[in-house]
Amino acid sequence: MDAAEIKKALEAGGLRCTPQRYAVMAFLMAQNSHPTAAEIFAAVNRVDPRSSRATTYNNLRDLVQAGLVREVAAEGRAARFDATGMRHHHFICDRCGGVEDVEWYAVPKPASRALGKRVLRECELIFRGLCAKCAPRPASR
Amino acid sequence: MDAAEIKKALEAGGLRCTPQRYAVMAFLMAQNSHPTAAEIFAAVNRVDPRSSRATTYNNLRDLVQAGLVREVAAEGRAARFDATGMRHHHFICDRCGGVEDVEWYAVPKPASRALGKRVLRECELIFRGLCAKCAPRPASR
DNA sequence: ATATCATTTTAGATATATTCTGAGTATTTG
DNA sequence: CAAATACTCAGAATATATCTAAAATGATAT
Repeated sequence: MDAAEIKKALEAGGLRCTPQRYAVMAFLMAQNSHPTAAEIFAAVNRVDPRSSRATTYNNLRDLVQAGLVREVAAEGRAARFDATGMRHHHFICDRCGGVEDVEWYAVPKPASRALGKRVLRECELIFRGLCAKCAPRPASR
Repeated sequence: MDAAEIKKALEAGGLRCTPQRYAVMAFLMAQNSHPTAAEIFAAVNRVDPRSSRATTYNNLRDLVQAGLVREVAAEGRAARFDATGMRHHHFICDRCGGVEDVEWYAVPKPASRALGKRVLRECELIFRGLCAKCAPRPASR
């Protein structure tokens, strides 16, 4: 996705393409990790120090609402984000807490009985265990 | 699980069965929702006001480490907990943020190629959408 | 282009969640 | 019992996220 496409995607979501918003989106798309809001804030301001914390949070919220960004379900304290687009599951390391992507594959849906009146939008797998870095050594944190 | 079993489970995890720790564990087991640390703190102190916040957090950490309690991966601000034991998946409401259980069913594991050197311990599904309460009305938050 | 209006940004204050500190208490061990 | 260890406590400190009110920006209609 290039600049023009980002702009279109933003506007399709009913959002103006402001420099601050664009910067957040572009950073997330360039990233294959899952930055926290604080990291995004820092990264955006490193390039062109022009976004306040509130704006970063506002834009993240707006982008999530517009479906362009996903808030990753990780139980650590700080929320983590990634640009939607490529679907993937998530692997969370028991030891270091790192979040990594796992190649997407389809997952069977639950019995409609189990869902009841709920309306299902998407489902995602969370794997837990030890990441490649933490796996070999059984050691301390 | 009755009192004696809780005591055993705690000790098997290398933890003493203190009144505060027991209270946290017993409360979580009696619960089929997913309380936040603040709710657990309040509940424990409602019965017998004897646990400080720090102790509640410490005990939750210890219980998670011992594998008796699970920290639910929900992206809201406050961490949520449940007693392990019955396996289940989780449904998170887009609108109200509520976390509900979905009946457990086995999920296919990823290709070992996709996992690489990682060591898999467990995997869990996260469903997103609208809960029964939020589903009918398309309205505001 | 000028007025108007909604959207967005900002700095800092505030709210919320979690962890830390250092001292005290209980429990186990030798 | 004495000593070591585990645990708890209240409150302070930190981390994370949201709110506020004013100013800036961009869009739309004259």
